[in-house]
Amino acid sequence: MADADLSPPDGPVRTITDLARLAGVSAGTVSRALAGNSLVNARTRERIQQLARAHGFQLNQMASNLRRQRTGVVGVAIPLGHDRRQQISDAFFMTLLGHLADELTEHGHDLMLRRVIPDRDEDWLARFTGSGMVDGLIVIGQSDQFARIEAAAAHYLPMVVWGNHQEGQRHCVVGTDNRLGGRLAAERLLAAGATKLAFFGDTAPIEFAARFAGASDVAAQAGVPIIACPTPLAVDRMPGEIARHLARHASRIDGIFAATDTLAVACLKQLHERGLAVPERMRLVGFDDLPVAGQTTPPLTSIRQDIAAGARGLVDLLLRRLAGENTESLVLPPELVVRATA
Amino acid sequence: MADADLSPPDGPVRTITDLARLAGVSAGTVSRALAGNSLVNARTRERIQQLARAHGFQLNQMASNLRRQRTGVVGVAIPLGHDRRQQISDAFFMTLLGHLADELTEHGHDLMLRRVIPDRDEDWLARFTGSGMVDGLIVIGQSDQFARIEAAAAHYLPMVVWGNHQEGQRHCVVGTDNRLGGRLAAERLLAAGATKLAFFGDTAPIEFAARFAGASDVAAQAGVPIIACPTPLAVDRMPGEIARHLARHASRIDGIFAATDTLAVACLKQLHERGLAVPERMRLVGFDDLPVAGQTTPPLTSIRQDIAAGARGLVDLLLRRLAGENTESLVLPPELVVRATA
DNA sequence: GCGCAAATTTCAAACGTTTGCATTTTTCGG
DNA sequence: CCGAAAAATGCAAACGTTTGAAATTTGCGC
Repeated sequence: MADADLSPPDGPVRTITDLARLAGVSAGTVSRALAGNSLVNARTRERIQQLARAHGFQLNQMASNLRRQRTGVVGVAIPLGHDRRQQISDAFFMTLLGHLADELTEHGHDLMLRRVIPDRDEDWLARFTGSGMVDGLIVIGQSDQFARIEAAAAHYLPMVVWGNHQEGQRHCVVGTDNRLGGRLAAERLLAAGATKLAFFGDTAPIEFAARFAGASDVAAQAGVPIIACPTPLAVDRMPGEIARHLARHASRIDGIFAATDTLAVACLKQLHERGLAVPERMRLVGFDDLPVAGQTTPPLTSIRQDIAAGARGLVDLLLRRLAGENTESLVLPPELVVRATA
Repeated sequence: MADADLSPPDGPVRTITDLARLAGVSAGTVSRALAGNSLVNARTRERIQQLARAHGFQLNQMASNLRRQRTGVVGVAIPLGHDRRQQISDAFFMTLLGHLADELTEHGHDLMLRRVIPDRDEDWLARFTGSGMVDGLIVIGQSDQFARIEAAAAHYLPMVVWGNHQEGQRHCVVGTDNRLGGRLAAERLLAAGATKLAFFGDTAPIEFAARFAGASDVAAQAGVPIIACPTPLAVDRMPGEIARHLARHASRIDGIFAATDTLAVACLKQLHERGLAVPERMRLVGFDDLPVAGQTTPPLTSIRQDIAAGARGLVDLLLRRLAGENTESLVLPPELVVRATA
């Protein structure tokens, strides 16, 4: 029986049964051997693993998954609200996605990415969670789906969402304290000498709304005005909209809080074109502290979100939920990074 | 039998068998009904679908996949060479990934993302293709895995790779004509008045090597010198390295071809800090034409890759390969986008 | 050698679908 | 109404693995 591997070279060994025949044992033993189960004799185990390597055997994951009722795959859903085209190419989301991939891989999970357009697809959440294809779900951004997510959270435990934390919400969320971030931004603008503020960004997503609210808190407290300038994040419409805002309001403001670094960079460009000196004539603070923030001229002052920590948090909480724990939300502290624009 | 749905509310209906019991038919019929198979009577079909909706029934994909021997999932592998941390956060790759997600979703496929570190994981390709988890594979970037990919292509057909096309290669690739792109860049630099060129970028990845080669062609033909300045793409080391290159070579060059817009943006910043006027004293051309290119000051002249077209090509070719066709590679034309830096 | 426990291995039943084939029901021309 | 063809449904065998329980082998003290 030691020379089983000297048998004539037969067809490709695809299934565990093929391998069993080759090794002269039963399928069950092979399965256990490959899993490193100590129930099977160390020598047989080694011999089988050897054989598997030699024949380039790959376990069929589908079958394994079906039987074990788990897949080792975590779903990552990116709901796209109205601003369809924007979000997925947004540097922030992409960086988060990259870190998520790292973090999940590290823990032996695969990542199944799905972009969903909630308007077109009523039950995108149920479809994903109920498919049996994923063990758990990470949702990147609440978009305008807060209610739906909240509803799903009642039945489906292994789900963690990146976004903003609301008082008393049911679903587990990881995200930056956007309101605090907004305060930090406004405080910095004031400290840099601004006396009349503007907020650039769409206030529909609750993250952005919270940032604006934080800035408004500070402005109210200091008795300075702050005006909201709704600006789309879609890359093609952004510059025009900013130009329009500046044309209307530039004379009435001397400090801008941009909801996003991407927005801030676009602002910087428009300000430059209008000949408004930054930071002398106009202070500017962004949000996210993307790599690009350090590379603009002048370098951008921004509110840093620790994306890597966010990804770690998402994965950590999800794994704990997969283990049955009912985790609390995680709110990360934002951090002011002072460069040259404010 | 019409009032089957008036039966007492029992446990959740998870399996097709539950649904069958509820509908008073066999599992087979339910399966066919849900698939819209015309073998089953239109009325029963409708009734079953109704029932499924009412109970929020979700087909178990794992079981379905196992039985049908296909998953509807396309794997996307991102091999990370030496420059680990860089690539996945690189705006170009991320944008491509976003478009891929779009395009695959459009065709009813899901996307399974996997970052692989070839050094640590010898047979990352076999593991992915042999797992039975994916119907086909898209590899983003050849990195330093050309040989391994080439080997896999011999056995595994449904695979398409983003990258550079080599004469006589076996695996199907989609990518920009990097050499031509390099030529366009160099030609533009010369047209803008440059007389001594430099190439900034790592020439190890074959895409970049081809860009450099294209530029060198033009330089040689025009009789102007071009020097290669190896620059890492890792965001933390990039600025320092650029500064070092400029300190050494700035006096000897008046035109820079950056392998990437990300690199070009960093160059722009360093040039500004050294007080070298762009484009008067130093012409600069980037590559990719990322959104950021239009937002720098001055706006960046760049070589445009049509990322969306690339994604469409990758998916289209993969689908055709899944259908059994043996497709040729697709080489996309780059396009010069003239802005203000050259 | 015997008996008993421990160590291995085999057996067979799942996991939830899909699908070829057999079987039942319906339809319809005569 | 009969019989045959057509339409609809049921049956049961896969898909390839895992795993509890049963069966077999091995080890060991006496």
